[in-house]
Amino acid sequence: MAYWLFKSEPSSFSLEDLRARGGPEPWSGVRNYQARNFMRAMRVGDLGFFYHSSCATPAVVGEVEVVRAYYPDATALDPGDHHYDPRALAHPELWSMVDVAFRSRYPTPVSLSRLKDCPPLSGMRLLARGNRLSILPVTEEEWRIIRGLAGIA
DNA sequence: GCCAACGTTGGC
DNA sequence: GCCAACGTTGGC
Repeated sequence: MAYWLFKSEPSSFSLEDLRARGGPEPWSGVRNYQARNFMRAMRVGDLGFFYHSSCATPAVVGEVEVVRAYYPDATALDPGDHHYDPRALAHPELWSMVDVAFRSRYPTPVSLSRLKDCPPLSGMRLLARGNRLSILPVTEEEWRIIRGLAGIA
């Protein structure tokens, strides 16, 4: 069992949006090799934080669960899709996605500033200088600490 | 809107 | 293989 962080701008896709879908959703559109490789390392049953970025209060807002291992990202083959990548026509396996399901929404989200103020989290990849990856690994200790900050037992 | 940081591209 | 230019991300 491993832990991850899924980053999304709530103005385009929020945790509420995921919950409203009522079922698992593909995490599509990732076009970064490092983030893609993290998705390829995910196993069914892995858990993830849902993080809202580029918004008034960037924060970990809840949790999701990986319910399907990686498979080709079909949006790369759709010329009408914002994340269309013609290179995928010759290499359909180029980009991957996993399916995630809503798990919980924290009554009190854990804001980025709170994460920064927590010394034991100083090594978090999310807090690393210039971090831009939309998918990040989270250690078990980080998982436990952040859930504690969220007030989850 | 600003700007620093980063990944990718493409000329050479 | 180098590196400048470019587009994107994301906090502020």
